[in-house]
Amino acid sequence: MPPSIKITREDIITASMDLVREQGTEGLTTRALAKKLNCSTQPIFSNFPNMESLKKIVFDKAYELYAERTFASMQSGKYPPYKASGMAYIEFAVEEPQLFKLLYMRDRTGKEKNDDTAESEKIIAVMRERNGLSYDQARQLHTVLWVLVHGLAVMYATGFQEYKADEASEILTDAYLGLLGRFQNKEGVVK
Amino acid sequence: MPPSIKITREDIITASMDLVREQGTEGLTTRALAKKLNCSTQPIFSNFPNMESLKKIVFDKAYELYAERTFASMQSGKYPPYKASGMAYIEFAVEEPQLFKLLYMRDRTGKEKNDDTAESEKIIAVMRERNGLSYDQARQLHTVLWVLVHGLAVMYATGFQEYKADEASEILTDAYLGLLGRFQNKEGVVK
DNA sequence: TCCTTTATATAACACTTGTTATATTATAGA
DNA sequence: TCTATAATATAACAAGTGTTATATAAAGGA
Repeated sequence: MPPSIKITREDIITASMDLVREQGTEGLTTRALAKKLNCSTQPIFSNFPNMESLKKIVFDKAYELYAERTFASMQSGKYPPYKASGMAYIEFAVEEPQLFKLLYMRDRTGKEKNDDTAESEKIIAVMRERNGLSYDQARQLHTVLWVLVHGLAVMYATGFQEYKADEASEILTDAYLGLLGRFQNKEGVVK
Repeated sequence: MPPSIKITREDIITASMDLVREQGTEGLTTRALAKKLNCSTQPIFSNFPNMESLKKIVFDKAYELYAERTFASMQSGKYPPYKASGMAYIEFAVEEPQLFKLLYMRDRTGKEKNDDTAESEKIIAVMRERNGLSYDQARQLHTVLWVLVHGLAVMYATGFQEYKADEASEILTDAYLGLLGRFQNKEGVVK
């Protein structure tokens, strides 16, 4: 019989997540991981074929975490559902900046573009109906808000701006209502 | 007398810029640089004390390039000056994605935050006067537009969205006019 | 008690990085 | 023509990476 297991697969994944949180993807190395686990590098390679596969798992775990947060935010009732999803994105960037970078600031040239067109179409449809907008107007509204959310999230994740809970919310509201007004009342402001 | 100089300081800087453009900051290594210059790694170290100092110069050069583009864009008259600066930022992200990442997607936690508060105040003042806004309204308008510009730029630089010249311009215009309408006509759209 | 099994540790490998010590070698002045 | 100079080239170093070969050792069954 072999000695009992000291380092589990889950231990390694947990330590990897912590390491990425603390130092970013770059910090996830065999030696650093072993040090955090108080063991040699060997258990890593008996649990995973190579570092790349472990990194993929960390990536998936990060996305899972983000999805959970979004779900929780939409359930909480703190914001209306659409806004809740945007705020969850922003708060994820604030509280898990390294995981946010991993998921949403990576290079995607030549990769899949918008994976959530179906989801977008649903949102656009709801917007149209609720506010009496044309398809293009609703799509534009959705795009602007999504760009704002993404822009804010990146700013916070990189420390370019300091996060203030109300600021983000207010920006989104102002933009939403402003655009809505513009679309619903074409002759509003000409200048 | 020594042999004549084959590799100049400028050669090295130029090759470094090309390397960063092609492969990002990570790609700027001694060997890769030597290969591009068709020489050994030695000329690098007789022109620069170490790689870090060369990287600093590349960083400054990238900013210089960005500043030139902004200036040119504002001179061109293609857009009004304020919008021109935003579009220049976006176009820089599109055409020099790696340089954009170096300048504006790096980590700034614990670093200087907004270096251009003076510039911002000037813009806000002009906005107030021209559109009859309160200070807070003008600041908010400026913030929203800046976040939009940054968000779009990051999306294009990472390949998250494909750049369409009109799209960015339209988004900015809609947001600008929408917010302006909201601020100038408080009771515009309530719901 | 001993033996088989295998989780872990140790040590080494091949490779990449920045940097430096040493060797070449081209050039103009003597 | 020879020589001092310094710009390059070659080669090596130390440190860090992923990965693997070998050694150690713990734990239950024989």
